Amino acid sequence: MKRISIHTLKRLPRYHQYLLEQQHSGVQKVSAKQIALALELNEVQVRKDIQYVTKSPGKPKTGHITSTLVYEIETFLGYHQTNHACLIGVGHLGKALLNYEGFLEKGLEISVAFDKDETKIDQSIKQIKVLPMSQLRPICNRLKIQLAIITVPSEQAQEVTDLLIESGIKAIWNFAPTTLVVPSDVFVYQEDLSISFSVVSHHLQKLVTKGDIK
Amino acid sequence: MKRISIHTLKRLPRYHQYLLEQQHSGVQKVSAKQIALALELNEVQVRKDIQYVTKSPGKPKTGHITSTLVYEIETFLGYHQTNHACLIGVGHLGKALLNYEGFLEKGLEISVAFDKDETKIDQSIKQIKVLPMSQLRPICNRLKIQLAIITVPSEQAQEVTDLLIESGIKAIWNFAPTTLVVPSDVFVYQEDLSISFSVVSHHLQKLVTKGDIK
DNA sequence: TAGATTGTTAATCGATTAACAATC
DNA sequence: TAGATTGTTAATCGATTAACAATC
Repeated sequence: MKRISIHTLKRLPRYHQYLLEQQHSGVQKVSAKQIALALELNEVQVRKDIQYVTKSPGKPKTGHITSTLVYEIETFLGYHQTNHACLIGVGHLGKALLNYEGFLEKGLEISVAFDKDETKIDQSIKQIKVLPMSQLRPICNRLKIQLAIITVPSEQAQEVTDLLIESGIKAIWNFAPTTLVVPSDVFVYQEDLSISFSVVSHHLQKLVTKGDIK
Repeated sequence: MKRISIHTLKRLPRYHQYLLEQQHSGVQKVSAKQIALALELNEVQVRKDIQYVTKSPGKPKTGHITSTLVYEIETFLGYHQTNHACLIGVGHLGKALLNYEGFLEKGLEISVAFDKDETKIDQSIKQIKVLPMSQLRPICNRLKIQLAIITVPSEQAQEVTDLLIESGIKAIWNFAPTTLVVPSDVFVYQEDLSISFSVVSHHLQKLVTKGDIK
């Protein structure tokens, strides 16, 4: 099977979200056209994306069974198995993520947090213990944690990453605005809020120079 | 001039970050090759991206002047003019953004926050006042705010958006995991942490099914 | 049956990469 | 000068969209 593109992968959660809404409103069948219309996408694109994840084909004239499609997307994205993660860096952003309710239903459970600031140690946030950095390796090993979320300042991100790799982590969700150096078998997803803002900023910049804004 | 692609736009802040680091280490000249190597990108791609933003061409054999390039990227991305923004929804994520130091040097100043929870009103976070929703329209008008950051729960996001549009907002940075309906002259940047996580999750899912992880 | 929707094959579009000539 | 690096033109690659045949 052809390798899925990152574009398709990022659209699937949007389909999922839309389908859930529909399901809750009692809509039992849904067509690619409907989805495309709601999310402002191309109809054929939606169909192709759906064909990646589903074994049960849609029926001409009726479309897809909402619940089946929801379930298949969830399975494909891995929502049905729980990923235990650790979070490093209990600052404001770290705390926000620890408090975020929506992750559980997507299969993300943050099991433990680490921080080098001693005043934060042994606090609990939403039942999640904050431990000292010295515990990272043994705890990750014992709990067989594969995923780490990095919310430390940029300067410390690489250092933390090295420690994580030693501890057997296989995937990193990095919120620090810096490029991490990792071995090829470790997956890094770079979440960079300042990169996102730059896109917004450039757009506003254009408005100003065009005189679009008074 | 050809319209810049979102891909280029998202790479520029990474160049900027790398160039700043180099500048601070006293590196005065930098080549596209160097940047490409450091950020694991294609050399020609870096060169093309740079050509979008710079008027002063690089010199063969020496490359680009670090400081000039930094400055030109900043100008292009709009870091040199301050964008005043309002933030709606002072939950954990909202607070994290209000506390984030890095935005100022990218030209983002969150001037005011709003929340419908009365217990949060009149608090100040980093000198930023939290006001009731009823103040949104008059304040945005008076301060001529063009940018809004939405950190309310999904269910409230569209309602808030409608109010923002009435208040003259021209760009929205949306952290709620829902597709907003807006007029065509309003720019929406969708920041969706659960979409990001889905990419990570699917990757872990693959590892498991491949038996890559013991 | 007619029409809506499906899945597939082909065409288009845009971004990345390769090849190359120009120049400091 | 030779070689590194530039910018540009052409080739490749991949994603999106259009056209169409199949089917409920």
